[in-house]
Amino acid sequence: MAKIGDVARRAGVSTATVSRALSNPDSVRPETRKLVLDAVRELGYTPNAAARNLRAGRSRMLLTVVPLLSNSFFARIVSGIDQEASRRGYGTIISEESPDSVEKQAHLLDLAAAGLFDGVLLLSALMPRVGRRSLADMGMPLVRVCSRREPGAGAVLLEEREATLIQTRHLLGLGHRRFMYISGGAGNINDIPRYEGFCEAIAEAGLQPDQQIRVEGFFDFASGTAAAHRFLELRAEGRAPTAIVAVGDQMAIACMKGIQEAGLRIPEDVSIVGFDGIDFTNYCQPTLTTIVQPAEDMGAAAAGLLIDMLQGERDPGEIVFPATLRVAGSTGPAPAG
Amino acid sequence: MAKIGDVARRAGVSTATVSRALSNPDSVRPETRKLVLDAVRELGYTPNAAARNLRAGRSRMLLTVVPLLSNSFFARIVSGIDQEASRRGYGTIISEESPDSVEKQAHLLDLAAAGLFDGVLLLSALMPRVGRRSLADMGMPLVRVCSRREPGAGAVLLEEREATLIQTRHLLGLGHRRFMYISGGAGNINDIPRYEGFCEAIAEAGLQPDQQIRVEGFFDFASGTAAAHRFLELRAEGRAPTAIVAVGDQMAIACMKGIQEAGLRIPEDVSIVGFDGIDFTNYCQPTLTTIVQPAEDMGAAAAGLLIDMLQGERDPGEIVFPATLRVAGSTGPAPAG
DNA sequence: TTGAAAGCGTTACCAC
DNA sequence: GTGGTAACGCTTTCAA
Repeated sequence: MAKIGDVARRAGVSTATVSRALSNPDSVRPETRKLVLDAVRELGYTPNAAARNLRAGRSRMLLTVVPLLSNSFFARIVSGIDQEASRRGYGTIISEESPDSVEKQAHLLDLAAAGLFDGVLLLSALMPRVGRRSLADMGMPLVRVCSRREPGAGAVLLEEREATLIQTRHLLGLGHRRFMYISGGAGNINDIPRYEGFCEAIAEAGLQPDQQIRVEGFFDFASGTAAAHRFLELRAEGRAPTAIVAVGDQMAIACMKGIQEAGLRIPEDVSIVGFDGIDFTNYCQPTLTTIVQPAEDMGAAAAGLLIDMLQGERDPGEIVFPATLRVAGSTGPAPAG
Repeated sequence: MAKIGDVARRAGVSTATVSRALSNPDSVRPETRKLVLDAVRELGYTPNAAARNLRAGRSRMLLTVVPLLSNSFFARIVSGIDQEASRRGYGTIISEESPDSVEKQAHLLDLAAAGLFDGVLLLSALMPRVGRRSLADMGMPLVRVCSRREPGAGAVLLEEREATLIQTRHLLGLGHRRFMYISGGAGNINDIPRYEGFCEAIAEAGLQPDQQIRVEGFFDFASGTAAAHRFLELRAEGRAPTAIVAVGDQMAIACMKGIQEAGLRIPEDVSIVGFDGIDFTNYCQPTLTTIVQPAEDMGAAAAGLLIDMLQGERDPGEIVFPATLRVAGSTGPAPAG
């Protein structure tokens, strides 16, 4: 592997000049520059990252912590991050969250302390932590995606409250008056504004938010199945809702399936809206009306914000994306009666 | 940030001793070790990665190149890789493939030349390359996952041929005699053994492989929709198959949907089998009979193999996983007539 | 068993 | 505009 000294020798200049010619081309004479660049090309020279990082005190690497990679919503965010980071000369280290594995979190903190990455993108509200040490405490520049903003950190958010407001208004507009809300978990940070939006829409229509049914979910298929069971119980008792608001597509899709298996039709008997806009919403039966989050864009924006922060060009700010409703086959007029 | 010198001073020993106490504990006296470890703890010391990498000439980082992260099959492999890598003290750098972006591939080669990672996991048959330079040429240790083995590289594979053999036999056993095969693209490296398996099963049953219909796909939803259209055309001509073998779940699911929208029932009118075993196969309507690939396990095995190779403990070998068929609702007896 | 010191490859400061 | 050189933080050889 060619080193800077080899290039210098070949170009007949000093290592200092090679370094300058590469990192700040305007600071050397055009002829010298050409000499250096030719030598670089001929030798296929690339500066050693470790040496450069050691000297510069930074790594041009970002860490992305993701709750669950197999959830395609998160995967799409990561995709956007990778794209933007790569475009701006940064690499992306990835780590799947593991709230239960102290070992893995410790490994992460070690990597941070070791200076392996310059900043962190957190795709959840959790904070990698071991004992009282956490990434934030270490002064690591941080951008959260799709969760709460915290002091000193950047954030990329969706208009969460607006989103459920739109979802619910859509159903109200179709004449629905009895609702089931499948949450993202009582403690979930995103669920707070989402539930607010839901309640606000309900109240607008002159209904009582606390008389609607709320079921706790965790964004996974199983939660949707469980919600379907609850729905069927309610139906047996003669007090089933006619519309379901789910704050995650996977929950919505599993719920649809559970309901259909009991012989009910969607949207004739029940309407349901999802949240996220994953690809499968277009390929389930019926297609799912859902809130579309521009996942790739949000990822790219987050990476861009973080890199700006690292380069001192931007203070940790907040970027908010609008929520849009994509109306599809799973919602229809409330059944008569 | 505490450095090794700070620890040495605090422990009253030399930096050399600190280094030894940490990397090779048995080489220092127990009392000394305790002294050092206490100092480390008190100062919250972590060795600087750049300095260590520079000295050691390696980075304890792996690069994973993935074709499409939003495909949950790939995402699950990455998840397995991350898990195993992290367990063994390695970090994972991720990069989404971009055959068309020379820039991104160049960036990747630069990172490699810069020594940012010690080895590469390739989740596709493509090889990052710019002109005549490629990762393989640079002598980068390599493990391919789910694609062809190449000289000098390791590989983690599924019994591809066996997989389609099982798929197709299952349908033959249900009485089907006319098939449509949705491929992964004529040039796709995995499609070759898969199509062989299909043909072999067909031939076993005394049928003509070349009289079955083959449709080219690219593992995405759109391919499945296109295949459905083709199916409906054939049906209009009165020569529709009764069973469909798709070598990807997304294609299978989109195809099911296209067929159902034309008013046909699955599996009563047509049976269909998928390939991969993504979560959605359990939540589509009907559930999809499919080949289950143990994606997380394959990812973990690949990372393990690569790390063994890096540590000189294993030659680049081949690990083959068995394919299993998960029978679900999308396959049934061939329609009479 | 421990310490001193060289060296990993780069960058940036200070002279010229 | 360019070259010499110290320094980044660590590991490892060589001596003691």
